[in-house]
Formats: sequence, C-alpha cells, structure tokens
Amino acid sequence: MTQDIAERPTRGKRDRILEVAHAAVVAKGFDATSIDEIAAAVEITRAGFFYHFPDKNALARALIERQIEEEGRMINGFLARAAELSDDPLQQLLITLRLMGEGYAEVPGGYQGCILASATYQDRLFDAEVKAANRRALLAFRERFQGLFERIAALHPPREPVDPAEMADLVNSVIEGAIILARGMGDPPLLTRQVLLARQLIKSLYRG
Amino acid sequence: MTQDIAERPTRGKRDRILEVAHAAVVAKGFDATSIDEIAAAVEITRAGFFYHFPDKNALARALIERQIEEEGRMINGFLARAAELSDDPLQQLLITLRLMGEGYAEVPGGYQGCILASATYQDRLFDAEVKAANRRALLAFRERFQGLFERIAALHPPREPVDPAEMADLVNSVIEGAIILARGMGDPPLLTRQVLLARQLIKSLYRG
DNA sequence: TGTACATCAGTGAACGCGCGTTCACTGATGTAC
DNA sequence: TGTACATCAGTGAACGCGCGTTCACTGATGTAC
Repeated sequence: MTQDIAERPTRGKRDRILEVAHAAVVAKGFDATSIDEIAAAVEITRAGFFYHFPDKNALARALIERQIEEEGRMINGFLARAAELSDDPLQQLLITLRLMGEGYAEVPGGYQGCILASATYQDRLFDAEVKAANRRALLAFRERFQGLFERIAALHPPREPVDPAEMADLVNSVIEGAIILARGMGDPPLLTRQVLLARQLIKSLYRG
Repeated sequence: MTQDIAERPTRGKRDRILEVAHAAVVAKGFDATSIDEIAAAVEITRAGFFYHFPDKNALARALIERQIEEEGRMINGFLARAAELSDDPLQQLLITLRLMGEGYAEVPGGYQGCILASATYQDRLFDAEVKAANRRALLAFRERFQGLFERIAALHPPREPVDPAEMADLVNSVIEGAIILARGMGDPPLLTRQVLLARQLIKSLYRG
C-alpha cells in the first residue's frame, strides 16, 4: 500500500504537534504556548499548523483526548499486571498504586504535569466541548477504580465507612494535588512519595 | 488624623484590585485576566492600574502574598479553635480538618480555587520572585501541620510508618487535587467530601 | 487666614508587539483512463 | 506507458485585534510659612 507510505510523514507531523504542544502546555499553560513555537518545533510554518487543526481550541480538545487515552492505557496496564500478580482486590489496588507511584518516578526529567489540571485553571479559553472532554476524563478515572474499591470493601470491611466512588476520586485528588506540590516545591520525587504515602493510608484503612 | 481619611479610599482601591483580580485569576487564569477588565471592575482606567502596581507581575506577587496571609490566618484560626476543644493532638487535627472541610462548603458560590495551583500551571508568566513566594506558601502549610503530626505520632503510633512532613503535604495534596476535581466535575461540594474522607483515612491510620 | 508648593490618585491618548487566523498559491504524490 | 486531474501538506504574506506599558498632564487634597 503506497498510501500508507505517503500518509506516514503527515500523521507523524500531527502527532509531533501534539507531543510538542503537550510538553509546552504542561510547562507554561495553554495561553502561553503559541502556535508559532509549536510549528517551529515540528518544522512547519504557523500557517501549516492550520492544515492539521481548524483552530487552537481543536488542539486543546485533541490534547485532552490524547491524555484520556494515554492515561487510560497506562492505568489499565497497571491494573492488568496487578490482576496477574494477585487475586485479592486489595492487593491489586496496592500493587497498582505502587506501579503508578514508581511510574511517575521513571519519567525522565520528572513527571511534568497534567493537561486536565492545566485546563481546569484556564477556563475561559476552552469551549464547552473541551470542558466536557475534561469531565469525561475525570469520570473515566473514577470508574476504573470504583469497582475495585467496591470489591475490596466486600472482602475487607474498612475501619471507617467510606464511599467507593469517593475513594477512587481521592486517589486522583492526591495525584493531581501532589503534582502541584512537586512543581511548586521544585521537588519532582514528591509526587511518587505522596502516591506511596496515600497507598499506606489506604492499606491501613482496609487492613485490620 | 486627616491623613487616614485621605488614605482610606486609595487603600480601598488597591484592595479592591486584589479582590477582583483574585476572583478573575482563579476563574480564568492569569493570562486571560486583563488589566483592562480589572480596572473597569474597580472603576479606574487601565493606566490607573499602573499607579498601584509597577507591572502585571507585581500583581501576581501581591496575589500570592495575599493568599499566604489569608490561608495562614484561616488555618491558624482553625488550629487555635481545635486546641481549645481538645488537648489531644489527634483530636486537634481531626477537628481542624473538619473545620477546613466545612469551611470550603460555606464559601458562597463554592470555593473557587487556589491561586498557587493556578500559578503552578502558568509558569512562564511568573518571575523567580513569584515562584519563590509560591514555594514559601507551600512550606508554610507544611510547617503548620508537621509539628501536629509529630505530636500525634508520639501519642498514637501509626499503623503504617509515615513521615510527619509528608503527612502534612498529603493534606495539602488532597485539598489542591480535590479543588481540581471539583471544578472539572462541576461539583463544588466534592472538595468538602474529599477533605472529610481524607480525615477518615487519617483517623484510621492513628486509631488502632 | 491666605498663598505657594508638593503629593496623591489618577486620566486619555498613543505605541508597539505578538498572536490567532485567513487566503491565494504551490510543489509533490496518487489516481483514472 | 503517458497524460490530465485531484489531493495532500504545506508556504508566505497580510490583517486586525487585544493587551501591557508609557507618558505628559490634571484636579483634589495636604503641608509649610
């Protein structure tokens, strides 16, 4: 298929735009990231950018969709690996949290931040579609963990009454918040330490 | 003192700028908040803004300093109230967390967000001074709670080994992260629920 | 008590730059006959 | 196999708007003598 060969370099450009834009947006914010600088980084002109995206908001949407997919892939991978290693849902959660915590530590240069959080604090820029995508991403995270917390509660009654969906959110809260602290303190490993600390608390909640 | 009377309306304007700017920055981001709109809201011209602040970065610094002070006042108030109600450090922490959680719920229109988190995701805009101020704010939060966690550990050995400074950070992580979730989900009370949930986990960690 | 001067808290107009967006055009590659 | 046309992946120049910042100026209030 010659079509594939022809298509390849372009797909490459679009993907490279998303890659470069993701890093820049996380580092500086969406406003502060100009189309010009993205285009320059992928070696096309500013106008060339508009061949791939109708406008800048479309880039924001694509970035969020990308984050949903990548985060989903990563977490599903960890959950699957944990399910291989143990049948007990509590063990699965603890393994998953450890894999996530260590995963952040392995990102070269330190995990840089979360597009969703970034978008949250730059409301005006984003249209209803972007906000809806952001919301979907948070719901996807919640759903992935909620079932696990339900199964845990069935086998290991918690020492204090807790709601499974809110426990799922708590995991996300700690991650998002710790990213902010890690950046603000200039201490990237803080993120990993916080995730592992949250893991300890969760362990003590379910293990009499 | 006639000076006081003359000074009053101006002090008022500067404070009103900070007030209006805080709300706008938290809602939309620093970039998206124009000097023009702030000036209009406090009924001066754009140029008049520059009588009060040498440039826009000075506004960012003032906003962060303001946040440090207000947050500090609030938390110190809660800690003092908790110390009145109990001598046990664990009880004091649990009371403080409840007061904080309920405090967020009482803000009319829902707690809107945190300037520090907002600044974290808009790096480029801010100079080294702003970043240093942001870092000080996070350290101040940590120090306020670290001593309390140390005293708790002395009286109530935790079921899992934890570091007091990191427990202090965890409280902050949950708050910052939950603010993001609450906004992203369009569910302001989520913040209060997450703080109270974190409180439950902390309770179960120290209470055998 | 009246006058001269200084300071405070701004105004109004202008400047310049960056940025998102548009538009007519183009060379390379793919497709139909 | 050669030619005509279509599509892909852009280019280059221009436009216009908003925004931060500057600057000369101003009316009201405060202070010194």
